Amino acid sequence: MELSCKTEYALLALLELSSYYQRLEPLQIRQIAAKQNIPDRYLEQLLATLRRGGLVRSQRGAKGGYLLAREPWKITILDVMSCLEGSEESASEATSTKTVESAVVGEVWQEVHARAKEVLQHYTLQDLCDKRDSQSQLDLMYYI
Amino acid sequence: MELSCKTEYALLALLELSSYYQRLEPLQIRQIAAKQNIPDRYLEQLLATLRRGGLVRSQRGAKGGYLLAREPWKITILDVMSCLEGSEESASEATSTKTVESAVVGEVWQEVHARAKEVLQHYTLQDLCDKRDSQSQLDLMYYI
DNA sequence: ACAAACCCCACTGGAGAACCGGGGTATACT
DNA sequence: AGTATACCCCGGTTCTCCAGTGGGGTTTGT
Repeated sequence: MELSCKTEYALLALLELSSYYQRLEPLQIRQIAAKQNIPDRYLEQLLATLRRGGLVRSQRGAKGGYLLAREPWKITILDVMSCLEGSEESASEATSTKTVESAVVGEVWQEVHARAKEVLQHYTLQDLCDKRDSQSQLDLMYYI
Repeated sequence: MELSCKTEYALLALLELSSYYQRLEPLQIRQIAAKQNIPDRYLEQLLATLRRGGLVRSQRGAKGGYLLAREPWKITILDVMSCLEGSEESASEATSTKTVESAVVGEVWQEVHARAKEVLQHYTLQDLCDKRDSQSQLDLMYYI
């Protein structure tokens, strides 16, 4: 449950798409990459993964780009993570080969993961947008 | 906050030491490694780190070995982790170079870390020993 | 003296993360 | 029709970190 570049880039991109959501017109990789300082060829891969995961829709050809597949408040950070950190190997296998001790240790980490998931499931893209907006408001006030 | 081999091995070793704690005589790397199937030369490094972190004491020479530095209920899993995953780079630096968006994302992960730490701080070595014991009791009953 | 144990440091091999590049395909606009 | 735009797919490269290995030293009990 660490924050990789992958996940961060993807979230930043999705935030851009969230802001664009009401316009109903696609946003290009180039635009997003430029605005958030992300290597564009890499972002391309990530958006492709998000598309396969059903989080965004793509439109090919000229004037194409990406759109959010559903409303920003219906996509949680956990959705994003589990889409990217794919091919999850759920534990609970081969309990016989493990010692009792490592099983006990494993239980603790399962609890850790559960707690982490709670947090990640709680926040939606909309929440992040709101946070960002109120934060930039604050920055502006301090500037004055 | 992932469970690395490093952390798992260390915890297994500390569990062994916890069980030996009341005898007041040191336990050797060899013994621990054999019992928990850990490469002994690797475990050596880990125990050295734990010693520098003040979690175990060592006794050199023949009949030497390792002892827990304090009672098993006074060592939390978090103590172990923060000792091993050393040289932490605390964030909060260069907030000026980061965009507002990535700052917001960062906050979420700080919350995740905080929750994880709560869990890891809650369990002590004693707790794990107790869990292990009641688990082996259960296994025994199922066997019958 | 000698053997048992810890101590320290350096090295290697493999895996995964972060990118980069090339060539293909769909779409809009003229 | 032709061209430019932008996504699509797949493979390679570089770099870092984890897990594990090895060699040589020092302390201590018998």
